[in-house]
Amino acid sequence: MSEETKSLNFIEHIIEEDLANGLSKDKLRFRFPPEPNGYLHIGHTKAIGISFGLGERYQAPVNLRFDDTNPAKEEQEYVDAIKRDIEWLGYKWANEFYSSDYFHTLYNWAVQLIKDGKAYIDSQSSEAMSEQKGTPTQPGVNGPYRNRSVEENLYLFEGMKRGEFDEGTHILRAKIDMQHPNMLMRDPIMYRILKKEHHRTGDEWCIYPMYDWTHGESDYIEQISHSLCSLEFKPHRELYDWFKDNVYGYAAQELPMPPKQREFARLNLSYTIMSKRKLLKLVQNNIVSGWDDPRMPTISGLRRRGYTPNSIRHFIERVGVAKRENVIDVSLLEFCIREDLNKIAPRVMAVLDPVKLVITNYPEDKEEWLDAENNQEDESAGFRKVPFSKELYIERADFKEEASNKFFRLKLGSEVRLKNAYIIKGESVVKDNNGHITEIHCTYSTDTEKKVKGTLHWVSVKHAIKAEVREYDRLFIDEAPDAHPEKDFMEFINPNSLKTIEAFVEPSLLDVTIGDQFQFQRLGYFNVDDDTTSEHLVFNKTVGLRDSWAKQKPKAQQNNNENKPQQQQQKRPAIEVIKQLGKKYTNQPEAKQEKSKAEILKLAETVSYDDLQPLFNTAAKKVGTRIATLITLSVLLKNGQERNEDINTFIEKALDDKNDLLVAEAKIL
RNA sequence: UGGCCUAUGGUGUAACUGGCAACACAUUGGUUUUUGGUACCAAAGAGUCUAGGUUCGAUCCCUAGUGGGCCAACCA
Repeated sequence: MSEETKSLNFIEHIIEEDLANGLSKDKLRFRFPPEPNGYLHIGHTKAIGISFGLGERYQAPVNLRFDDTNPAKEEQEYVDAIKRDIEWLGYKWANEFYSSDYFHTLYNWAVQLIKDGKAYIDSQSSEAMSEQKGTPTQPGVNGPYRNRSVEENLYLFEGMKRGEFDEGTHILRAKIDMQHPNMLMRDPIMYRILKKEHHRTGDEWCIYPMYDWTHGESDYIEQISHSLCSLEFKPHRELYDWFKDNVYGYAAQELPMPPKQREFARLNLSYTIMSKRKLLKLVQNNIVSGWDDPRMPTISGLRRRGYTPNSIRHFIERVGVAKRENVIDVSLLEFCIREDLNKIAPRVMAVLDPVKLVITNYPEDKEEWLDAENNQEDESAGFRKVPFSKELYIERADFKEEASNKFFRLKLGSEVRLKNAYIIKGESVVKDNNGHITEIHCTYSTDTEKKVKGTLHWVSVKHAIKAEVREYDRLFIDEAPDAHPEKDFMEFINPNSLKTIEAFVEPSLLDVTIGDQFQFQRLGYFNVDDDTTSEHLVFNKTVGLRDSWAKQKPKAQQNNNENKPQQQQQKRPAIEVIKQLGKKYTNQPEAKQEKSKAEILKLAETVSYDDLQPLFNTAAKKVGTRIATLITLSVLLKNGQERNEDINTFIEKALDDKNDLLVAEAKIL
């Protein structure tokens, strides 16, 4: 198990430290706590990978706990989908739990808190309460019901539970501190009245506990050692701990271990969105065909698209775990799926954009069944037969009447190999009235030992089977569709994310089952879609092959999204940029220095003396920063800044320096 | 007019927790190849946001600044 010391992420460091400090290894216990209000997506796989991965690493149990405290949003359908997805990823949970299992315990503890004067019933409107709550920059004030007697609180809480009050009339709040700098600590709500049927408890309850109250205590009840969640819950930790500390006294005997919450940065993928709410909108507005549309970043979408559990797990490993905001490039995901499929997907031939190829010296009625290797990466995959005849389909893009010798494919007068078959030579073309090529004529030679530069895939016209191929592009045209405060993410939907193609495939594919995966040679990886019937084959393009030829040609279509870095630079104050340029200045070659200097001169125009003044104290050894300061100063002086004592001493000190560049700049002044 | 988190190549994560930065993806060359795929080799790319401090020495510790993120749902 323990190979060379693999580097640990910060969570593993924490666990190792806890272990070193005496936590027994058999006390380790984790959990994955989804709310059953939507489908799991690629972002969740990070959380799943972390907690279940830790479980595997330390051989500790991992609970699957559905955080089902809001009957208005949650459904059994989602529970089932979530379980299916986690299983599919290959993870095993120790226990399947529900927060709703703990409603009674939670209720009893809440009563205890009331008795201890740590919770009270508030009976105001939500507007009134939110007003008293203050803002992040302003403290809140106490509400009029804050000091109700224990008896009254108890009486009302019981009434709430019995259904004697309407929704919105009373709530239970923890009594903490309305002036607390953390808004979550300003008497957070613990229970609200919700007269809704719950997918598990039915109509047993009409009050439901809130997240903060439920989640932490559920961890505690399950004796979770490390409760891991994403960064936006960091401010909740203080409340998590408050509840935990206060409840601990009620149950320390049976439940000795208080859990520990730690937070990591969630996964973001470029050109996609991760919010369940927004994904739901795509489904509801029929932008996609459903939660499992192959364009969706949901696990079910990825599965249908042809992603394998293996590839996703590798992806999550490579993405790493840390606490800073991150955006993962989709190319990493694509790399992971190619890596996996390359090893396991059988190769076949399919033509997506056909043009007819006639082999003029091949007998009219002849047909041959040639051997084709199923997968050169896997010897055990064996061979199959593919039919060859006089008329074939090849890709339109594989032919040009004439082209430079960087074009390895078929052109008139030169030779190319047909994969698994013969060598052919382009002879002539047949065109329609519009000059559109309808047929390519060629001759073949049986000497297959010949060295030729290109190899084409093909399908025999007579034997070809029709198939529908669905080719997908990213769902959004913007790198971060939901990161624009002014614009709705729906504005960035890519209208061309789905392309449906009538393709021809080799006859061996007549006999496939849903989910089968193939490499269409030279094109990419494809799988058999759920929509496939015995008469109608449907393939999804999972991902294309890497294509270093395609990279060479399209220079025309790279236009729009090259403005991110510039924006960032604009946002930084000029003086900050100058400092940075200065720091590197002395390490740069002369030409680059010139450029830096020009940039500093430009930026200096917008710098005020007050911004610059602190830099006069720069340590003597930081020559670059002092040079940048001098350059900036020269601009200020030119623009009418008067010389003063600070300026003069700074210049004098520079004149005294050993560094020639610095002295030179100082002399100018 | 606040609090908390965060800052390492284009991207993501490391750096035995103080000894001059590694791995993966992406990029660019090359070798092999009946997939312009795969595999293999190589190159380029950051001196760790800025300033000050502690130290013989800081990516790592302290302070401040700057940038980014989060926090005012009877959501989770």
